[in-house]
Amino acid sequence: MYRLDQKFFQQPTLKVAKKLLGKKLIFNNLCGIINETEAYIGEDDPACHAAKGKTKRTAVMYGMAGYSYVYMIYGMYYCLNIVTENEGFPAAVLIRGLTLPADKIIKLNSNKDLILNGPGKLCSYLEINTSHNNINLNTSKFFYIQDHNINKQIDYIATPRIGIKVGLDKLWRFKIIN
DNA sequence: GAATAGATCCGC
DNA sequence: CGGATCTATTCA
Repeated sequence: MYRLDQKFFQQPTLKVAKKLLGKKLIFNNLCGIINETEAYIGEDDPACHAAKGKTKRTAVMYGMAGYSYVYMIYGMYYCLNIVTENEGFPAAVLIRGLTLPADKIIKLNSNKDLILNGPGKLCSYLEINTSHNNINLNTSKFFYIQDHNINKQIDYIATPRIGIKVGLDKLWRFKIIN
C-alpha cells in the first residue's frame, strides 16, 4: 500500500491510463477503486483540450505530472483528470469510473458496491469541483492515488473514447472487465 | 460584447 | 433523442 507519485504519472499517458485501473482514489474521507479511464495526449490528439494549444484552461495540462485537472462540462458537471508526461507536454488521464466498496459506504446502508460510472457522476458524488483544479496529488494530504494490489492481474478492454466527435480512431478508453 | 461548442446525464 | 445549464474560447 503506497502512494503513487510524480514518477508514476510522468510516464507515457497510455501506460498511466491502463495502470490506474484498479488503483484507489482517495478524496477527503471517501475512496473508490478506479474502473475506467481515458487518455488525452498532446496537441496532435484532436480530442484533447490542448489540441489548439495552451490556454488559461489547459495550462495545467502543460504542467507537472500528478496534478489534478478539473473543469466544468455542459454547465452542470465536472470532470477529473490527472496530468501525465513531462512538463511542457500537455496530456492527462480522465477518471471515468469508480467502484465504492459497500462496507465503506455509510450513507447508503447497502450491501452492494456503488458503481459510479461516468466522470460527471463521480465528481458529483465526491463533491469535486473547480476549486480542486491544479492540486498536487503527489503531496496532497486529502487527494491522492494509492496502489493496494501490487500483484493483482487487471483485465480491461480498450474502446474509443466517449462523448467526443473527433479522434474516434484511437482506442484510448480503458475499462475493467471481470 | 455576442456566439458557440462542449471529455455529461437523465428522463421521455 | 432532447433539454438542462454555464463557461472558456473565439470571433466581430
